[in-house]
Amino acid sequence: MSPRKSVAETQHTRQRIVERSLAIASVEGLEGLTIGRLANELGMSKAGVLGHFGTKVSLQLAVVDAAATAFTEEVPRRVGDVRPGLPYLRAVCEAWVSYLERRSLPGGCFFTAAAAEFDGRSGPVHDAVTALNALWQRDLRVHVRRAVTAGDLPSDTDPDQLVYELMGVMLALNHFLQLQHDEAAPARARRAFRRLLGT
Amino acid sequence: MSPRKSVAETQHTRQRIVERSLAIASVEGLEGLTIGRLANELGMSKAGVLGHFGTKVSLQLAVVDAAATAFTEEVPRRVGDVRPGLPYLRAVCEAWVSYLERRSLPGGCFFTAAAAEFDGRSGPVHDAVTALNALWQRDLRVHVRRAVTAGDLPSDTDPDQLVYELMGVMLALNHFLQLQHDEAAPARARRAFRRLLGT
DNA sequence: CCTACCGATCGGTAGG
DNA sequence: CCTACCGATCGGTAGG
Repeated sequence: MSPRKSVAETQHTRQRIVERSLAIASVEGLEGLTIGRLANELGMSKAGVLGHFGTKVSLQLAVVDAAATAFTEEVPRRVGDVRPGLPYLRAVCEAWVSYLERRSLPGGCFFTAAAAEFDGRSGPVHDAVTALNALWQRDLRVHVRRAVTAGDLPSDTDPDQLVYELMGVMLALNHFLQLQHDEAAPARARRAFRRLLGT
Repeated sequence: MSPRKSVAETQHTRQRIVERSLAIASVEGLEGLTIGRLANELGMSKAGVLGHFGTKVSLQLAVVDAAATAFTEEVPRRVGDVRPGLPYLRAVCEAWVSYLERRSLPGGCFFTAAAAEFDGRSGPVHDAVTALNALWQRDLRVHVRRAVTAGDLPSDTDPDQLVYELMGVMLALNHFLQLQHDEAAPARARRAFRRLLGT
């Protein structure tokens, strides 16, 4: 029998599970993630892993949550103190390119992969992924609007159209980097962003 | 014991299996496809299904092949007899938008989904998906070059850059349509293509 | 956090 | 194309 663990130790174990899950899921997908593999790689029993979450869906939701936190730390938070509107847009797009260049996760952008995996399914995981995707696009749209108001983007700019095109450049970067290992892709993404957001 | 089937009947059954597999895989992914589910939905035994392919990987490859054939029929073949270069590019981009608008597959573009699913894996399925993706981009690039040569696109056009941006618009259309059911997305895609390829 | 176990399902095979 | 079956693994539970 294992000795009783402190709350801190329990939370640390939980964090280890989630981190490993995130790395596995970025390659195999959230459905390809299995309790047995997780237990094996962490040197634990399946029951020990599952005890922290109850069900696989709860584990998946914890992984989505951790991915959102990591993404926030690695992209928007790295933008630094730049003004809202166009300066923010340019900085956050550059932060996105840099995030994928750094290869923080072996499978590239977790949310791009999760969006493709769950877009045809239903349930809490789909809903969580969709909600976070919406948040990200809302953030972009807010700053596009401010840029237009400030006169930094043409007054006839359609914010939804620009968000659509920015998203396209981002999705393409993940695609070219992950599927084709195209090392020229980051430069192409930067050039495309420059064309959309001015020099 | 079932009566002996003719070659034609055997091929018909095989085709039924592949078609159903394609519909399932476009939603659940090629890994989420299972022999048991397939057998159940087709009213066959698992052995009856698997007998046509031998292994699950062979079935997956047959599905990729069928998806490629269907894609060719539904996109490049619908372009009609338009001149190579810029006219072809405009027509094939419009055919792509129309293809996704028609919702031929419940999960959207099969290759976009398969690319995201297999970009971190290795093996014959990954290789097949990657090769078809490369073919598609090569086709686009060939016509971009011709358009430049013909003087229909600026002489300083970087073909790989334009292919990258065209791919971004395509990936974004699938993303907005599948994940967000955004019915305005096709119009945004058309507008983005127009901006990239002239009015 | 463990051992021991559950029914269901996985891909695949033998034999006809 | 079927029945019958294989070992492995799935998510999850009981009980401690």
